[in-house]
Amino acid sequence: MVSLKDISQRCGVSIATVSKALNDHKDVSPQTKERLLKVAKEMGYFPNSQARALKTNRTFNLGVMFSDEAGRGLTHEFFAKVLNSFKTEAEMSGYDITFISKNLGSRKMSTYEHCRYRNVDGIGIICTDFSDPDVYELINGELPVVTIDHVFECRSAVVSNNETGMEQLVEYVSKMGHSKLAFIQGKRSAVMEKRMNGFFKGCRNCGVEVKPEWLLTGEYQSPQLTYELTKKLLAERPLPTCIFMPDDYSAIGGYNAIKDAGLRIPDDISVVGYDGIAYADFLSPRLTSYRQDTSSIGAAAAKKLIAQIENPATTLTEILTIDGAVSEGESVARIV
Amino acid sequence: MVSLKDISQRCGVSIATVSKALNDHKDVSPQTKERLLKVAKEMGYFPNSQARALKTNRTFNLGVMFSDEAGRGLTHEFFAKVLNSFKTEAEMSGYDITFISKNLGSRKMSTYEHCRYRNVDGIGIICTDFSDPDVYELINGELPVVTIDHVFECRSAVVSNNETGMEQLVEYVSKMGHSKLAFIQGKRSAVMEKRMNGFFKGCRNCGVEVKPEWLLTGEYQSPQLTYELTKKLLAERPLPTCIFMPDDYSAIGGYNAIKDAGLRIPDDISVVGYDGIAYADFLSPRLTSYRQDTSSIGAAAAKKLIAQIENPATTLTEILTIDGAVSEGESVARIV
DNA sequence: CCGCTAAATCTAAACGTTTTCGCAGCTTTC
DNA sequence: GAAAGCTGCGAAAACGTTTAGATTTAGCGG
Repeated sequence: MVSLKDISQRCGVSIATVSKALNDHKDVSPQTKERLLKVAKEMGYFPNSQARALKTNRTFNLGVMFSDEAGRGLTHEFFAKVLNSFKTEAEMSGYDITFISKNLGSRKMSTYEHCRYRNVDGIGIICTDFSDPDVYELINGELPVVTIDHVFECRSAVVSNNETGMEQLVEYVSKMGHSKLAFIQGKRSAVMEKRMNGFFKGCRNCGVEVKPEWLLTGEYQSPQLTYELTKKLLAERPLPTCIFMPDDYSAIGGYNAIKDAGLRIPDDISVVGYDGIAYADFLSPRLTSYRQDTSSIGAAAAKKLIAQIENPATTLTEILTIDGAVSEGESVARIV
Repeated sequence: MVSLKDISQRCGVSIATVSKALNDHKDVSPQTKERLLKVAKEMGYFPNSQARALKTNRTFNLGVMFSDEAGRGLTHEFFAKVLNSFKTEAEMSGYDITFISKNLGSRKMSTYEHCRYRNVDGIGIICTDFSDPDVYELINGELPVVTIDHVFECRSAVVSNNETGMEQLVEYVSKMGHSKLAFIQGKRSAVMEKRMNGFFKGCRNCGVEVKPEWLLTGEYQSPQLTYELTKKLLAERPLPTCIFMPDDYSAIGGYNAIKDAGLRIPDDISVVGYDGIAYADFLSPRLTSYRQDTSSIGAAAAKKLIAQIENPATTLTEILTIDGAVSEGESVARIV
């Protein structure tokens, strides 16, 4: 490991001068600066991030809290995509990403303690149960925080337009001629409430009456449960003409239930999902869905987090809403 | 931030003694040790990982090289799962995971340089183009390395049993009565060659003749291309009785091609995939596939990497093969 | 040639640890 | 009762940086 000392000895200057040259300070002459830069490159110098962090209290490392309760976690496509764009954006700004979890080795520590231990400059809370006490500890701590798809008043957040998105989806379906809409919702959460509001709003806008018996509560990311609930819906009469699934992944369960009942999509019944996962396009028929702009969500979160870190003037409680768009497949029939 | 100094002052002992007490050294009396531990806990002390790393040259951080060429990357289910178990295992041993990429900010650095900069203790090469020069730099560097699903002679690797796995899958299909097998392969790579060998071996074992015109070369993770190739296969006569898809995700394209051709799975033609992704179980009919043991793969890789770091006696060139198993769905007909 | 300013460079402290070594004071041994 | 060994603790150096402040050097007007 070549250090500043090595360069300074080679060039006959002090360590301080080398440091300043490499950090582009003003009080070092252009000639020496150039010379030192050249030698540093020749010798393959890279700063030691730990030493630097020790001095400056900045690690250029962002933590990501990404819990894995449902067994999915990283394999959850929405969050994988968000994480991906979060990472890409962070790296462009010179930040690395480190996973922060509870329990590192035998050491029992909270997520917040873990952050302090690693000295991350900020943390993105990406996929998690927002009622986790660890989340509250972070929210109330002194570390810059950005949450995704959940809003705490005292902190910045980036959220998908769950309400207007669902509203738009309803409007689309309504425009296709549907007025008998069933909605299998996800589990109670901030996201779920937004989408439900959007659903009601959309229905009101379009003059569609909401039938309580067509409002079911299911679970996100559960094709199994969605299969069951869809079956239940199909057993009663009259039938809705379109079913809103909790999300695209769950919609697979819905598809299967409908096919098992001997019905055809969209001829006999229409289906929409929510998310915009890759599989949606390869289902047969292609699933109509609301495509969340995952890459903007992740990027915006990273950008906001970094702004909070680097610019003290940045507001710490901004809510950024990222719009998606209806993604038209072939699972919604046009009713005349 | 409470430091050793704070504790030492509070307790009237030297910093050295505190450090030794917390690290459970022998030359500090049980009484003082206990007292210091208690006070440290009270004050909410956590060691500063940077300072420690600076002294010890150990960060307890593992790098992960996880490139994102195909646009998928983290959303690639196989790799997401492997990464997940890699992370879990590493955390159990007290290691954190940091993504290592090229180009951090404006700084142009290779993956190897990035590792040196962050001083990771080792790196797992998980999802990547193994012909990348950056991979070679790592392989030839001094850092502990474990590769996944690719073998370099001079380094340890954890690989899925691509050869015997495919062999077993062929044997299963053959046992179901099939002898007319088509195989849409993935893109040329170490994995692809293993699977091809396994396919041939399985066919030989079962006395199945391989027809060259039923051997197509496609791409992994591409439902589109697989759709096209499947169509091509279906256009010729005679038809194979079973098609081996490059992987489960691509199999979706195959499913659609078959349905579009008006054929039924498995009545008219059987299909198998490879990977064992979650969706396979929700396709209709459920896809028969070879389920790779992703959680063991990731865990084994982390374990091996950590062993290399912590135990100098560990062999640096071990190849660990992780077996999977045939996952029986409903996409293969029994032929009598 | 003196003094002054500005530019360039250096010295040294500090960040929070770990670890070697030395030094007491005590116990054991012959 | 002296030598030797052990136990518990502290002083200090070191890891590789950054940075405030000191020091040197050069330039320049008078």
